[in-house]
Amino acid sequence: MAIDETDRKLLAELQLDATQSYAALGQVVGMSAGATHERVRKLKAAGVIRRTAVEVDPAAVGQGVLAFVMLDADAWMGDEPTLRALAEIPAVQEAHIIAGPASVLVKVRTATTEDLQTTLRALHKVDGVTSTQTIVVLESCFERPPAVM
Amino acid sequence: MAIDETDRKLLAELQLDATQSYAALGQVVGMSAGATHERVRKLKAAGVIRRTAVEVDPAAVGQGVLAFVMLDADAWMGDEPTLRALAEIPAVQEAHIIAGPASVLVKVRTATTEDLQTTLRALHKVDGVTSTQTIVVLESCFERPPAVM
DNA sequence: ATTGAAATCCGGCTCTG
DNA sequence: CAGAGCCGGATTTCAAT
Repeated sequence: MAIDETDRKLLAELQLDATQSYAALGQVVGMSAGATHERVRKLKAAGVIRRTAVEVDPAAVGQGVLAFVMLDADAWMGDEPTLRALAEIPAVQEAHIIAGPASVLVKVRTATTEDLQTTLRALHKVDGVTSTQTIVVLESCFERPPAVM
Repeated sequence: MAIDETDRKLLAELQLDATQSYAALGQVVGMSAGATHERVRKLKAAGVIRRTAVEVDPAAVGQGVLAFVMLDADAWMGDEPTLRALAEIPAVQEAHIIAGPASVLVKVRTATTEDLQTTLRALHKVDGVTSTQTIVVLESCFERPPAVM
């Protein structure tokens, strides 16, 4: 889909606050509410907007500990069963196949460091994983939406 | 704030789809639309729900390249000026102070690997940064909302 | 339950290819 | 001439109290 400057502005606004009315959104880009609605509808239909969701404070829901774990493997980990095994660990929020020394990088959130340990044990049990290297986050300085270019 | 089982269900639903009506949400937790509305209002007021935003496909807006960069520093990087310098680099989406060999871990999204290189150059120029170690993501297997516990 | 606002739908207009 | 995009109003649904 072709994204123009108006779409970018809409996306930037909607990443900050998706609750505002189409009339207010229209103000920002200088269009009517109806036309704005149509733009956003198309962005959703095209998959540019994947979904609209609330952003929850992790600490408030028992996820105060954040860590990144690099997984080394003795085989290719990009296959379905392996990824499903990772997805079945609830603490695992993201999984990325990476270039470089390790094979997979996962982002993990838990309530306590003890739960983190439990998660690491679970990661070790995943087929193909030979070792893990954990980076514990002391403080998240900021997490923000992608700058729409 | 105290979060009960009903709140958790609401949060889980709203993380998947924040566009549904309070009537539909109420169905899930077995409550009236009005009562559901009140619950969600309190969750927002308490900061458990930080905001509601659209989730944009990074590749669709010229952010197809994802990398994690670990920054080594010769001084403490947790100060305001340093963090502001990081925040001013648009490609930097997240910054975390970490335990372990490096000081800071940043998540970076760019359109091309060439832009990634530009970003790395910018990171090197940040005060206190002595070296960087980059992990390029070949494929993101999944990125999902935190499992509300 | 009631009020007010906002999303959604529709017909007509304009500009462009 | 055909198509797409935008506007403005009418309708209905939903949020808010």
